Amino acid sequence: MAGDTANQLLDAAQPLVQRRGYNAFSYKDLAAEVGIRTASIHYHFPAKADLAKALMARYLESLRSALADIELGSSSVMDRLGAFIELYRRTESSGAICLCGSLASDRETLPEPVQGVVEDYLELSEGWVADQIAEGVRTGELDFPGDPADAAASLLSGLQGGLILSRARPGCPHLDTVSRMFFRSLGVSGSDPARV
Amino acid sequence: MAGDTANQLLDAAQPLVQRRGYNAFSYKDLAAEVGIRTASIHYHFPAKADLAKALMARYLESLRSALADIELGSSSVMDRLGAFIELYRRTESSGAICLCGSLASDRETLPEPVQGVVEDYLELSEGWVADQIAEGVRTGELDFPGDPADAAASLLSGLQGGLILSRARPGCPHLDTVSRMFFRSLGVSGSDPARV
DNA sequence: GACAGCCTACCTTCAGATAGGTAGTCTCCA
DNA sequence: TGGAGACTACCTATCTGAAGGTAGGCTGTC
Repeated sequence: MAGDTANQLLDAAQPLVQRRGYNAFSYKDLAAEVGIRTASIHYHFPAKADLAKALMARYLESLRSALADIELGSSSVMDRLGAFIELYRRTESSGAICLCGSLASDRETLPEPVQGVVEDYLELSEGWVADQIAEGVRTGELDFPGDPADAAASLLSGLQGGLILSRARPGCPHLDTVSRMFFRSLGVSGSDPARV
Repeated sequence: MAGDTANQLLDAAQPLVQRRGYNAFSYKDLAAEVGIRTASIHYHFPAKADLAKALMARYLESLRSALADIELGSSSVMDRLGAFIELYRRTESSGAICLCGSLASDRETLPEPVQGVVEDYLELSEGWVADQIAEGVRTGELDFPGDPADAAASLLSGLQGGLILSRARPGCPHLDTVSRMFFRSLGVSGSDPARV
């Protein structure tokens, strides 16, 4: 059953990083949660940096498959963008922030390869959103005269920051607002499709 | 000269927190930078949490005075909003993220009083921006049919997230884009006043 | 019997923190 | 006006605990 314990460790580590940060969780925490000794973790992840890298790689893969699912399941650009934002909303309601945001905060203490995967994640996200917007404009579904990449970068910033603000000020969900303002800027005023 | 060393310690600590995070800097780092022993730091800040609290309190005060300066120095709402965004741009160009963003990431490892000051900071920021927008709408300087608080929350999210994304992807300054999209949503298309 | 997967035992380093001491400065009253 | 006592701002020495990590041994399965 190779990889099972490793995955359990990643499952345990991810929320810890997303809630406390990379430097504030320890092998001891993981060991307690998974039910093995700290030394045994080193069998699966020789160094903590290896774990961070695997964690981020898995996170990137899960984004890829989530985007593929969205593309299969949604017919309109609006639906797809709404579904994308919904991914962040799920993170928000769990009281966490994005793994990327967390790791970006601790950037200078992270090994370079991990930073690279963080960049890949953000690049993929922004690119995908920009592509969606461009398609929406092309088909006439959206009315946005500017550069789709701008709107995408702005949305990603808002989502990442919104997660942080929501956590810092419990009871003030920012993603709702970010989402509403985003759709408005795309010429889709009124209700937010992801909320329906 | 009471408070001098204490201020030096805060001066040394702030960039460390903004670049590495709260849990990734130590009294040893501070001691080396200021030129005293780690034990002496405890004279000024008995516990690390006390230092964090003082740091955040000072940060909040500097925001207050920055806002006061902006109100004195700018006559139009557009100028004031531009100057506000410029505060974040300075942080961006120094390669750091907002102290609030950093501390919000490490939220669960911080003592409660520190979290309170973070909330105060964000509340002040959002409230001030919302007030500016409301005034701009009232005087006709801005054309924004929605709730000023929404636009303010969205801007703050974008600025906080933009700082994180700019750091995670060096060479992709996100605040420019966030700023441009923000002003566009206020009915002020075209150039960004803060950039001129 | 080879190997995966876990264990115990141990190491080094560093974290924040405390105790107690000292040099210099300030204050105040005989 | 000068000295006693208090105070400030640092020091050295030391503690406890936890961090990540290593070495080598046990056990069950193919």
